[in-house]
Amino acid sequence: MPSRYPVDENIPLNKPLMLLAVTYDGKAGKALLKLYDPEEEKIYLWHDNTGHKPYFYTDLTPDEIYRIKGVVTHKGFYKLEVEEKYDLLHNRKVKVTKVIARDPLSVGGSPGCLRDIIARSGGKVWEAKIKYHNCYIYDRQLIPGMFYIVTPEGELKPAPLNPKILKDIEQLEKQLKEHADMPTEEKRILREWLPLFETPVPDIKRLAIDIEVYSPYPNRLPEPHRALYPVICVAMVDNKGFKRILVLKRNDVELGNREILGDNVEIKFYDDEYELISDVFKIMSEYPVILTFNGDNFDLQYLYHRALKLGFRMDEIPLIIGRDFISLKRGVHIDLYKFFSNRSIQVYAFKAKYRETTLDAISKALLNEGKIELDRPISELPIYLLAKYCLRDAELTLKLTTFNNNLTLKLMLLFIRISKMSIEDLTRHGISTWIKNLLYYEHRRKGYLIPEQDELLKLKGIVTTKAIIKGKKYMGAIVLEPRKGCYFRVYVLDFASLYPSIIKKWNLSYETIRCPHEECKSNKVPETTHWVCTKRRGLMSIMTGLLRDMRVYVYKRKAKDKSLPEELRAWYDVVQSALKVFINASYGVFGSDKFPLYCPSLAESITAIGRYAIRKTLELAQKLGLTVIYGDTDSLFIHNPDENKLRRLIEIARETLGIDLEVDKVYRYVALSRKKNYLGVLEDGTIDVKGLVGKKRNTPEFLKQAFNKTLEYLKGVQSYDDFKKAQDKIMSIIEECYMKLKRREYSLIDLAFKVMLSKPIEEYTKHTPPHVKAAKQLLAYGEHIMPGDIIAYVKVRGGDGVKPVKLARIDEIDESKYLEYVKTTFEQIIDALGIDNRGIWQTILRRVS
DNA sequence: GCGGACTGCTTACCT
DNA sequence: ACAGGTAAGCAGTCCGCG
Repeated sequence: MPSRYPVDENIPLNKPLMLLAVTYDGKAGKALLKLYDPEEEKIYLWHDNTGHKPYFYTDLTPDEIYRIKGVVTHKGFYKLEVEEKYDLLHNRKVKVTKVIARDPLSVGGSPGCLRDIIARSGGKVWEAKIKYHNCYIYDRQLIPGMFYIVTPEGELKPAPLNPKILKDIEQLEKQLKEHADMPTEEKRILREWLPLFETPVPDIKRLAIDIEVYSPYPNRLPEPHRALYPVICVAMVDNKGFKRILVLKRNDVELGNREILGDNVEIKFYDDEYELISDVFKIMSEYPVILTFNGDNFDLQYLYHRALKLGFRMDEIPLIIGRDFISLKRGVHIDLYKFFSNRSIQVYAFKAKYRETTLDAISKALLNEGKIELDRPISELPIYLLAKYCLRDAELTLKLTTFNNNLTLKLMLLFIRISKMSIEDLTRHGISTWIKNLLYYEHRRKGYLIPEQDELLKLKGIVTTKAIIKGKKYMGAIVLEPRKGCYFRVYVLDFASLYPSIIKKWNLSYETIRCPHEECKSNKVPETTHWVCTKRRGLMSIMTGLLRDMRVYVYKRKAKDKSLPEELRAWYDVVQSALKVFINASYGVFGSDKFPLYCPSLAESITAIGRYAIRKTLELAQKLGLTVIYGDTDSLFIHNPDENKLRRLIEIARETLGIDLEVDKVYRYVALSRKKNYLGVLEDGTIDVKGLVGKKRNTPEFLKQAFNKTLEYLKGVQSYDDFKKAQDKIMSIIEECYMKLKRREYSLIDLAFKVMLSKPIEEYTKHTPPHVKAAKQLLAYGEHIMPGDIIAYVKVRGGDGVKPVKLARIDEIDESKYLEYVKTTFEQIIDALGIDNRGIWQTILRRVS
């Protein structure tokens, strides 16, 4: 059968090849695997040869289905099979009919598809919305990111593990079993998972691409679907030292200076755009992995449509336009914009170091290097400057995957191994899709029917608590009212990954919460009417528990184990942070109505048990005579504790709750002001600032600097007496701020508030906050404004009261507004330090005037 | 018409 | 397309006062 993919007839046999992607080849009607050969640094394409076909399940019997008009005669109908599955929601075996189709669209997605016909005839339908290529991964139990071989008989098999890794795994199993007497099921999963974390990731050969397009309108981005204007520059950079820039010759701009490019760069000029793009395609085709920044929506999209416009035949274009993204016929395409926009990646993998998901912002935060700044539109740049600009973008794109010893690449590979997703899917979806996939894979392996959301919700949708925040679905965590003031020698106790521990300890999973057994109903979740199954281990409980245990007992330790070579330690640190991403989301997804296994009673139970755990511990602490001064969700701040009592508390909490309570840190002193706002200084002088205005990213720079200055003084405070001295210093800092404001000594940039626009301007219908007012002014001025942009504005007298920095003058500044701001910022600190508040402001005002 | 009390929206943060 | 809880600033509304 023909295929649009250049499928390989001669795959090297018995050679370990890493599975990177699985897709569906519609023309051939088969699953297609993309296998990477690290030796030759190329991808081999392999077609399924097992005859696997798309399908779904229904509760109708074959006889009933035969009687429905249009099923057997459907052009995509293949055959029926009766299968026994296990229904987790009702805890029983069920006989279902597997409706097998010839192609995925006949299962679902096309008008008049089999799924719709059967559902309309009153049949229940399961697993009909799973993408076929994922279905193939589950059924073959493939693990993307792992190595496979093709045998001389043409079979695809997991490559044997290297003996050294096998030995390490044995050792690890022993180590883990010491911490938990492990049931067989856990042992099995463990044996399967450990290789994922012990198999090294090759430095996959990859090419980053960036293109520039001519545009007659300086402020308008060329539309990729129309591709009206020529591609004027393409930069390509790989991780083996190759750098090339392809430039279209133009007479309307100057050439500029060749030297700015450096020597190790090849630059090639073209008279003809067709030739240029043809060469781009030629080079691209040689790479197993193509990297772009926003290539799905711009670069590759534009190249594709432009090529068609210039008369390329389809078979001359190495790209494949999918519904949601652009792929390659041979290689895989990773759009880093999508990956770095993933909230879990941003927050847990990169500790929220970048805020805007632009190439410039991410690179500056992670690589310490930004885009080249331009003083005029792309189309007017001198050729060599254009080339340099384009090259820098491609270089940054590549570096985002190579920095820190290929950190990003390694993370991606670990993620696809854990989630069992194709790398092209994984990098384009959020954590809920990853966890969904991981769970579906496990269901299929065990022969569990994957429940439909509506049935799950009918059985487990009950909530019994009321959220504190209006519009939320159930109650969350407790925050204890802090005792305002300053405390020396404060121990912070915290439950190590509280929610995942609860999921593990309480056997929580969508099928075990409110299970069908009468006998389990007495096993109540505190504060709710829910109960938990006592007869069956919960799937999510097993998986989350294992992921957590592996992270805590194995990989966090290995990451710090000085007896291991540094490179290995670094690898284990990547492993533990990859695990963290999954563990951290294991509770939240069940509270999200977009998650296919959305389970409110489960999510609610987790937070309820969390509240129960912290309350019990608080009571216990008080009984022991410990002074708790603050606590949030999973932590208790204890002032000047007796070490024995502390040890006792930890012991009893562990025994009665079964959750690890530990000393997270010890502060030399803590200054508490209000909930989620405090300042703590560790013994070594490190300062922790939480939630205070001086730390927020939207506060003007002048205030942040003044704030940081006070921190410097606070670092040195050792005793109550030191506070007196610090107090004077702080007052002088505030005074200085006031004076400088009055004398207009700050620049507009120093005074700017920088606030993110979270949605399109038109959607701010209920209120017009200051940053939106400023954004509207920019819009009127002709600027491009998009969601995600950060608007820098200052407060001015008259008009809207705000102006974008770009349009404001220093003499318009409304300094009284800024004085207010200085006051509230410092009030938080002053409050916490227990200094008399009113007195201070009076003194300062007197001195300033 | 004005200003204070209040509510609700918005952003950025904490766990 | 993970969750809920909190602070702070400000926009908008309501109501009483005069």
